[in-house]
Amino acid sequence: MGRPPCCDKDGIKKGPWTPEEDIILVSYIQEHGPGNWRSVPTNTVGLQRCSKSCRLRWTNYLRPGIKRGNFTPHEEGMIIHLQALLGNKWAAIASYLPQRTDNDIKNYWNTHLKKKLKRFQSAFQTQEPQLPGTTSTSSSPHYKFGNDDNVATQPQLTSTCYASSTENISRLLESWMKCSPISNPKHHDNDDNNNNNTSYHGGCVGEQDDHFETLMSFDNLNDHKESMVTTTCDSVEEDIINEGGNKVNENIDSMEEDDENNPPLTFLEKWLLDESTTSRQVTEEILRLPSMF
DNA sequence: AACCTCTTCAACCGCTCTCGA
DNA sequence: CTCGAGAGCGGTTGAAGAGGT
Repeated sequence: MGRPPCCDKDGIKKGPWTPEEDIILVSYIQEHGPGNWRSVPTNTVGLQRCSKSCRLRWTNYLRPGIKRGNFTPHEEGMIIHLQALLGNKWAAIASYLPQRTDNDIKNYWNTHLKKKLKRFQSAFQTQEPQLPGTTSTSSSPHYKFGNDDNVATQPQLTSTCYASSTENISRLLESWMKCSPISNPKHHDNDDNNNNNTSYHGGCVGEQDDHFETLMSFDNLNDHKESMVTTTCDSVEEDIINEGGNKVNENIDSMEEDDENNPPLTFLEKWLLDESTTSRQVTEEILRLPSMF
């Protein structure tokens, strides 16, 4: 039924990765570096995966510096705002949250934020009378919503637990990161910063694995993380405007500006995190948003 | 306890983009 | 300029677990 799979060959394994496969892949990348994915299946023994699967596994799960689960309020705000600005350009959005993968952000958006925003929109539309000089369409935030009708449940933040062999993988990664400068996947172009700081954060495999977290932590990480996470929306918007709406994944330095200008997102974040906020506050704050929203 | 429904997210798929020959 | 291979992206799927009846 449907389209033939890209790797529909005998001997090509699909489905969830095992810890053993992870170790093989990490070992290979430790030796050769990420990239040239085509050669990964042929040059590894016991890894019966297609190149795409290997790349995906690495970029979304095994790559050092990935933070999983427990999105912070700032991260949520960033995602919401960037999604409103960029649409479903998950890779572009992920470039502003280097610790998060595009897949993770996409999933989080689809399972949590979209529902939250829909509740937000409902509250906004049902409780707030029209303000003078506005229309319902012009005053509403231009967030896009899916057709989800089941929005009653409160989202839960869960961290993904992982199979047993993460310590082995972490050791491999640890030694690799100690010996070689990282070359990260291309779509996180701003990781040039990371290369300088060697600032990666662990936690790739869930909260339970404190050992992994410890192994993968580096001193400068938190500074870098803070600078990314507290990036103001204004600076992001400037990027987008300056670059004519093209993918905006460069110039991280410019993102380290102050966040004291009371960006328009602040209130939305507040509302999303504290749904007891009154709809009037929501309305007033949304109306102050720049026209491009 | 058993069954059903819903939610989550890792992984897959096909399309598009990029780049070298 | 054209073509092909490889890489990247965004949409979608489905297994597994949680929660409800």
